[in-house]
Amino acid sequence: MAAMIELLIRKLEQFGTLSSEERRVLEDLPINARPVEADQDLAREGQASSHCILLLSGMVCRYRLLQNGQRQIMSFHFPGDILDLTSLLLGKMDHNIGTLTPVEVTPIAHATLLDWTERHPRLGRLLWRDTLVDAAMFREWVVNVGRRSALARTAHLLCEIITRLSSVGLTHDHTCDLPITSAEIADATSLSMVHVNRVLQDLRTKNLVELRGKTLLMLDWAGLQQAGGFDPAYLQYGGVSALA
Amino acid sequence: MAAMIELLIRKLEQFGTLSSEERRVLEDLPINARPVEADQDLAREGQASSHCILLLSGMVCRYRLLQNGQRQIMSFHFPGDILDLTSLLLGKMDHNIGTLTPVEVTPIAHATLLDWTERHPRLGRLLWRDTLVDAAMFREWVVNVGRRSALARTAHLLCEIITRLSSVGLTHDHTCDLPITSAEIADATSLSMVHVNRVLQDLRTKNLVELRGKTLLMLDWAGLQQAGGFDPAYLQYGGVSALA
DNA sequence: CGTCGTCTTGACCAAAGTCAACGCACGTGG
DNA sequence: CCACGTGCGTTGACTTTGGTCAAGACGACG
Repeated sequence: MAAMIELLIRKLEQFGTLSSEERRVLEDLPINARPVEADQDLAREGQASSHCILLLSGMVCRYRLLQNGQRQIMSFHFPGDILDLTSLLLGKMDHNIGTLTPVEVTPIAHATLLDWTERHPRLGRLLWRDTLVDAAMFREWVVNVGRRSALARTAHLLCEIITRLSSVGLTHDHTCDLPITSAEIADATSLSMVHVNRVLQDLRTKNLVELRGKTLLMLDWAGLQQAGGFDPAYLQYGGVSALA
Repeated sequence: MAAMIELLIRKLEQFGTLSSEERRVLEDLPINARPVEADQDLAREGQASSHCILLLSGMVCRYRLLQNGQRQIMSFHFPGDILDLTSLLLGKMDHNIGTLTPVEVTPIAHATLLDWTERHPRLGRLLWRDTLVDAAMFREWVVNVGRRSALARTAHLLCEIITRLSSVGLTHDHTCDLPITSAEIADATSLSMVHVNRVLQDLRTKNLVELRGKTLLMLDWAGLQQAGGFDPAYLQYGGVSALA
């Protein structure tokens, strides 16, 4: 369990190191790991809530459903991410949070978080900063979905996922578990599933990446970045990359 | 000048009223109104900065330029908006901020803002909240650009603009100044200028809105909202609308 | 009165969507 | 152990939406 809080700490510390006091506050967070199956909603549009959700394991996405049944995924989330920090200060959820795989989560009471921000302003600022990085990702997605070709768009998405997974140690030499379907990639890239399929084949023939079954095989990182016009600056990792 | 700070105060107070102490802090903010012409950059991608920019008058947008010269506008901003609050906690800008009209701006030093958050945690939270609303707008734009038809997309954008302008008192009975070109609407909706033109004509023939020259004429608010699938909840105005 | 920027139009084109059928792999139950 | 069903990936034919190109109109402003 302590190892799971480490992920959050590591993420917050990408900005600046925590004092031992601040660190202790985080380490003292009570963890009530709760397992949830795949394809369940952890939060729904229109709901208000009294706690945030820390993702301990598994994969999750934010999405909205339109009137005509279309779905738009707005972000993916990995272990160590606090999923709905926006609920702390905004009234109702404007989107859903759904599990892509079986996950473990633990709630963090809003009261706890507000208390942190009050008593440890620097910690509060790191949380704020975390939401700003999220916002930067949304901006990048606007560009991605709005202005890039199907191929570039898909490549860019995969670059983002790989970079973020590698930052939490979830890649192993040019390979990572990526248990998502092409329908989900379609909903994230605003393409049709059929077209995603063709694009994926294209990326494969070009020897850039291969997504087979539930694992992603990176063949040519530089090439993939170029195909997607990917510049990781918006993720704010300060240039530190665990990738080759 | 004091009137201009009022806009910011009014915006922050949409969440909860400020104490007289907090109010005073804001009112004491020194204003150095600086005029800037249209089509200038107030901030550039890659830059770091030591202050944020408060928009006093005029219109501004955030945008990114892609390798192939395409532009994507990611948001519009109106008087009372703090333009680059993200620069307070994130290193380098990941996008540009450009003026659409002649504007007046005043800088607010990062030091001042950080001091506020330290000494008036509630005020800090309101600023944080403001950035969360921005993030909600970016999410909405992902949906808009990703999943809506050209017509719905344009209608939705106009709905957002109208709602936000009206919230700062910049609409006058079904009319508002909207000094933007169709090229700018194209860059915001990820359409081509030619197609925006056709869509605008369509909206006009359907008697929903008319954008002639630099003023926007609302003919059928309910119809426009429906055409755009617009639900203002994400703007967090708590249902308070100045619209008929 | 002319010029520049913006809007408008029409003809044509391309990217991606839709529909429908088929295959393949895995898991379940007889 | 095989038969079947279900969910996902794959393919091809055809359609649609919106993009591109190029020319011309319109309107504000010097």
